[in-house]
Amino acid sequence: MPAKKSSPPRKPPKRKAATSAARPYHHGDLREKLIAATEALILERGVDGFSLREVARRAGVSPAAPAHHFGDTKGLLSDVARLGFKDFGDALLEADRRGGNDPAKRLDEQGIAYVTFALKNPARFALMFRHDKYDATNEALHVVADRAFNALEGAIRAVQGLAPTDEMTEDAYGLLLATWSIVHGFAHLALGGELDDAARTRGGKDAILKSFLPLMLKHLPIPAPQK
Amino acid sequence: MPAKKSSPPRKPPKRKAATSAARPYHHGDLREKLIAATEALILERGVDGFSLREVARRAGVSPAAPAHHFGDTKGLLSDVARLGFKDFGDALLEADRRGGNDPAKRLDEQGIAYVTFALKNPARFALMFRHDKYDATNEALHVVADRAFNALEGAIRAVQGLAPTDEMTEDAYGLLLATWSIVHGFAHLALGGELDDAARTRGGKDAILKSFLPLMLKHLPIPAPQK
DNA sequence: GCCGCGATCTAAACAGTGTCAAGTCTGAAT
DNA sequence: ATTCAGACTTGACACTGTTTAGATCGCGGC
Repeated sequence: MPAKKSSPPRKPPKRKAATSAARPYHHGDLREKLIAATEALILERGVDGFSLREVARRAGVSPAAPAHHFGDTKGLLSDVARLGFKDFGDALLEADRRGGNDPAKRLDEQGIAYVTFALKNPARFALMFRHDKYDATNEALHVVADRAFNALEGAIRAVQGLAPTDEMTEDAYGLLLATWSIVHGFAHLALGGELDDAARTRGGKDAILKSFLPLMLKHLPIPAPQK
Repeated sequence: MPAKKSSPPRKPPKRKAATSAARPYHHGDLREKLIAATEALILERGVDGFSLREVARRAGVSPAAPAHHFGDTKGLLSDVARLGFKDFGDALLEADRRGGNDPAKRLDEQGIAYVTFALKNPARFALMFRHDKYDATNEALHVVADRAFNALEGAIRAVQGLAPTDEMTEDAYGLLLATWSIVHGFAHLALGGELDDAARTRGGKDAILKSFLPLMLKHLPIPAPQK
């Protein structure tokens, strides 16, 4: 038998996971800690710079510890992506609410919110659209992802004067695709650094959000609501 | 250290056709073979499924052999990306030519070509916009990438009635961003499988290119050329 | 002729990765 | 008090990219 820590555990009561000198075997909030470490890591090094072992290291546990909570790497990243989609959906719905009764404004606000979220949460956003990095069949993830998507579709329906039960017309679907594509593409170009040169010569550091984005959204025509 | 002279007297035809049973030490076209193997591999397994060792294996050489031709992994992928940008630029310029003297048609054709290239060359396209995967300071790569970008800018200038030397107006730049964003975003959504569900219910397998794309491009207004 | 010599490739090693099997520890219910 | 299931560690395996040292080839200069 390996000599148990012969030094008497001088911990009086270990009620809380208050870490004594030696780290406790169970520390109770490993799951949350791993998620937080993952978000910090992908922010630092990008989605591809992620490493399960590094995350375990930062959480102060062995490389195999995360497996018990998340199965494997994809399991962990799936959960992080799920949280991302949750916040993303919140942001879109909040923007939609800001639009009030004006369908065009609802759409515009959502477009701004879409890109803003991407630029403020670059690592999360990048992960969310990297399907190879997480489990595509994750049910809980699909729910929140659909919720975010439906926020956009709702605004498009309003713009086109369609009830939630009406079938999407071809024109409405085209507008939905155009809107989604333009904000998604802009976010990707910005995150990819594709607009950095232009931003440097045309206005300051936050020219992308303050100048380019509205300049661009002007070119996406929102037809007047037709009943 | 691997500083490679760009003009090695290469000798494609190996003098001895029938090599002995053992593979020859020099086989003369390793560079091309590695590039071909890389393109095949990322097509099979995606950009992240790429492995330098696997490529070397397929080319029948040791894991360290590619280093001599490309330095490291990023060097190899840079060259593959460069070839991708070359073909991409060709496709855009060819589309531009098809547009003839009609500026709006030039832009439309380029939009179609942009997305078509992405869907027909998914692995290359994905790599091309994954800056972390290759050397960003590669000069030859920048040249062909700029060439592709300038094709788009040229059409925008024509649409707006600007000479090649005129400075871009804010409006023109907004339109450029909108056009780039919409085709880029659409390509990403399609490649990410984000449109697959919709394609399944709305038309057949190639609904994305045949139906969705034109449906969407209709919503990007091309103002009449202004003098 | 042949001889060096640079270019090309191999072999072996190193540090890093994700995952698995087995074992150890812990807290709480029985 | 003993059991017991969950939480975690340890050690191993098969990978990865890159580096080092060495082997081999073929061309240009004597």
